[in-house]
Amino acid sequence: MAENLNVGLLLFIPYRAVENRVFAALAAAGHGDITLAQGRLLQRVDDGGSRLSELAEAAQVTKQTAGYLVDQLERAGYVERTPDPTDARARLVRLTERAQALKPIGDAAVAEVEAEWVAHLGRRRMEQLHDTLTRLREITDPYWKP
Amino acid sequence: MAENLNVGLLLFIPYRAVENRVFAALAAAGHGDITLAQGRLLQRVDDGGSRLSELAEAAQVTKQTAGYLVDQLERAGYVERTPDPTDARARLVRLTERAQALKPIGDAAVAEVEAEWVAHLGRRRMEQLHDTLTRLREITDPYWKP
DNA sequence: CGGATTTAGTCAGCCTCTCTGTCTAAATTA
DNA sequence: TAATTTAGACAGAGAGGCTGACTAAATCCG
Repeated sequence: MAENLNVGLLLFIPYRAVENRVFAALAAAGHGDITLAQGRLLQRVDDGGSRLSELAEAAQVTKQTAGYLVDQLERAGYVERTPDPTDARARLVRLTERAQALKPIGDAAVAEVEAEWVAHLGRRRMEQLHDTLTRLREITDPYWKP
Repeated sequence: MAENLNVGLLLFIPYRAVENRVFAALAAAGHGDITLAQGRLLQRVDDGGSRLSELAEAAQVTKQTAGYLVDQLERAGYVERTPDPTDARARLVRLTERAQALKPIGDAAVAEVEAEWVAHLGRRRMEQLHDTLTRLREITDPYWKP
């Protein structure tokens, strides 16, 4: 099945490339302790705090898995759990400053990759890609809310 | 980190959507025994047969992991290992008929998803997306050979 | 040619991720 | 207020992935 890969694989390949670069950058900046699964969850934490169930849904894992990952992130000092003032059953997962510090590093790595892609594709095509993927999110992101 | 997701995540979301649909279709057709990791490897098996190391590189896993997955696929009757006539150390992993039967099912599921995407994006944008991703592969696929 | 190095693959052990199932406490519904 | 739903935690199991160490065949080089 060498040529004419299906869209799924075509999407996966560059995704994986971005991910690898981001993790390499984080590791180089002394954050080699973050794992892939943790990173995926971390990306989805809202600035105002997120509930565990929300994170689980967004990352498409079970609540148990999300809980397991948040435990690790909490122990590593990337998030903290605070009581949810509107619901005593729930707790809000919030990013710590340590996690906030990650964002510029990750963003820089993504920007670097994007620059390479622009060089290969041209700016116009790159913008189209970004735009198309954003639109696609409307029908493929289970967490989507407009 | 609600809006303006990075390209990595933007690629990941639709990729995941395709994958879910394909696996649902395979399961519905009585191939619920294939796992995600097995599927990723299976996709990369060349019609002429592939070496374990090639598969490992293509799927970006270690040879050990690839071996583990091929063992399972072999036991489930999806691939077979035949000696490589050109190198007595190596063995060629080949798809069995059972695996060949998977392709049309997967393809149909992908086609269905693509149709939905075309309905949402328009044909022109969809073609651009496919084309752009294919070009991107040249600089993001470690397995790329022109 | 023959020894040294590289390459293909396997075996063993370990850790992470993810799941299912079960349980509690709080909130919501009837 | 009683019944149901929802948020999350706890326990156990299995798959996927890794590193390290090993064998055998192929290739390189003096």
